[in-house]
Amino acid sequence: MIEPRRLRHFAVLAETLHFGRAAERLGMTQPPLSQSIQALEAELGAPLFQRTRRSVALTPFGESWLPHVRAALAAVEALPEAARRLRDGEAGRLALSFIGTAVYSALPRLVQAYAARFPDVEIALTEATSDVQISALLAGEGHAGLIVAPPSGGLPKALDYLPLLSEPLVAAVPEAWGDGDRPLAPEAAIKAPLILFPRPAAPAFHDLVTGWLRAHGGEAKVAQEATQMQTIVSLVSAGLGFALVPASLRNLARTGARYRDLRGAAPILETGLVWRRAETAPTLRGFLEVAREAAQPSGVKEKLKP
Amino acid sequence: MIEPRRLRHFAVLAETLHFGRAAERLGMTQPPLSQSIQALEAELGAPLFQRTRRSVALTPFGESWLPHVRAALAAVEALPEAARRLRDGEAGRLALSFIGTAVYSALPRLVQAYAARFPDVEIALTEATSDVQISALLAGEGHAGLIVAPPSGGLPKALDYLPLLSEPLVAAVPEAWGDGDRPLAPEAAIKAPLILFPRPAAPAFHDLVTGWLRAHGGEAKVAQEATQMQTIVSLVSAGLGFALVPASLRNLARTGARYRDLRGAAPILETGLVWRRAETAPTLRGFLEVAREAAQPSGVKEKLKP
DNA sequence: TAAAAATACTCCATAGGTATTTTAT
DNA sequence: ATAAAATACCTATGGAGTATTTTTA
Repeated sequence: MIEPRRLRHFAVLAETLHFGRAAERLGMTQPPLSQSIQALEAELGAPLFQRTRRSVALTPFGESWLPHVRAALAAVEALPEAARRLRDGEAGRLALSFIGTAVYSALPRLVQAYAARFPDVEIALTEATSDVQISALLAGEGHAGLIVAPPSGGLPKALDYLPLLSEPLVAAVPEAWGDGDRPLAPEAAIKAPLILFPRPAAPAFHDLVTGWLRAHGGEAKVAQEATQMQTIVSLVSAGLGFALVPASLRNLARTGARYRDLRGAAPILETGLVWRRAETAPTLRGFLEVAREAAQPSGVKEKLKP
Repeated sequence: MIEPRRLRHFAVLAETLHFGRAAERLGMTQPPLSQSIQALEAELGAPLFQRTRRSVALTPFGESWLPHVRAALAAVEALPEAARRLRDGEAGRLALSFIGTAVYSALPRLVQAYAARFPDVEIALTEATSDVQISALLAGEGHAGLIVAPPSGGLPKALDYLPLLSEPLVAAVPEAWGDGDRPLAPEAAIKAPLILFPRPAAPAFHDLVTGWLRAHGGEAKVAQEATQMQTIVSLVSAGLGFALVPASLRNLARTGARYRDLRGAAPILETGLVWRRAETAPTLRGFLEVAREAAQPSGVKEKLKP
């Protein structure tokens, strides 16, 4: 293998075309440079320079090899800086999973803030339910995930958790119901047909909704199931029933559907970030920094922007 | 600068994930490999591998740096082979100039034969008159040129010459002349309007044509000048006059034009190759080999294929 | 004669070797 | 107890230095 030191000797001499000055630029003296070039020429089996005692010129062979050498040198010389950026999380890849309910709130917020500070990191996004994300993380897949708040102490020891955003649920009701934007009374909600995620697709969210209804003495009358927030709102606007959705869904306007606060104590949906406590990926460290800034308590109930 | 030896250590260890086996594959023993990796990690400021006494694994940082290292190593390792190919004329660039009359004979022949044997050499073609080519070569530009045979001893000492192809001139006459394909008598040619290159554009060829007419006691009646063989034949087919053209032009069929041998001794157009005797470009050496094979005397009057 | 590359030699930094220790399973 | 990496120490190759010679414009 040709040592890059040799290659630099060649590249610099090819620029200066003067052994003395090239040696100076290389921080060495002339004789070892002469020897180095000679050794290189011997190894390649052809002269790279034509020496005429008073001048040095590239041979056509040397001329044609030079761009190859420059490219290889550039690649090698770029390695330390590339390593530094990867080490400091300024470049690389971040694999982030998220629950569907985060699409209009925590996810865009976080991703925008992170991409702004680490523009050269490739972000790989995957939608999944909270428990699927947790299993994946335990299996060593992905770097972090946005999940519904786990029951306290309900997370495996290997994972760490950061609450990011708490938002009340609001009701999405068909416009045909009338009553304008007045808060929806629990008693009215109990009697109405409900549109909801199937429980396996989002157990924590499902339990949050049915728990609230039960707390007001009713049982969920599930008229329709759907696995996408957008679909649920569409079904509401079609008049098939009402739904309880995160307040951030107000950003998803749909003719025929209307968002109304819940009267009394609304259920709170907490979205947070999980990751392997022991994970050493540098991109994750940078992401956690951004996430901790985004998780300021003051921001908990602030108006959300998509 | 990081030595590529180190990089190879890293790359191989990243594959085997076992210091002992990696050292073996690298033709060294385990301890210096350990030290080498440690030195690399110290230089980068972060661990590349996670050692757990019973197993070695890449850290996320190491994992993300690896492709960069592989690319740089590949570039460096490809250099000797690239040099060999450039040195042996198997790759690189060949700058070839040619006269217009070679377009249907010597040029395609040579270029095809050369490209077949040296498919990775980029051929740069430039059309120019013989004297322009000679000046360019003397100025160090280009590698070789196809020119009209120079008067014997008429070439500068610095240049070398190889006759490639001798072909008789034939007459291109308007179909309207009748007389079918019968040879054209000099006496008839003398009286007819002639279409010819302007002398500055092709002095040697011009003199060949006018010399032949003069040898038969006539002077050229130039009805029209044109600088492209194709244009000349077009003008012939338009009935503006006749032209004397290299026999290889028979390959350029044009309705309204007809090619007829010349009666008696036809002027012979010799096309040959010039190059700087001292030129060391490896691609030229390969090209000259091919040219010498293509210049077999047996081929002088053989039927030409475009 | 002078400028510049080549040659001759000397030295030392470091890559790699051998021997041994440490550590986790 | 054993496999595997780390540590300690030694050796020698070769890259770079100094001094000098060669060469040609």
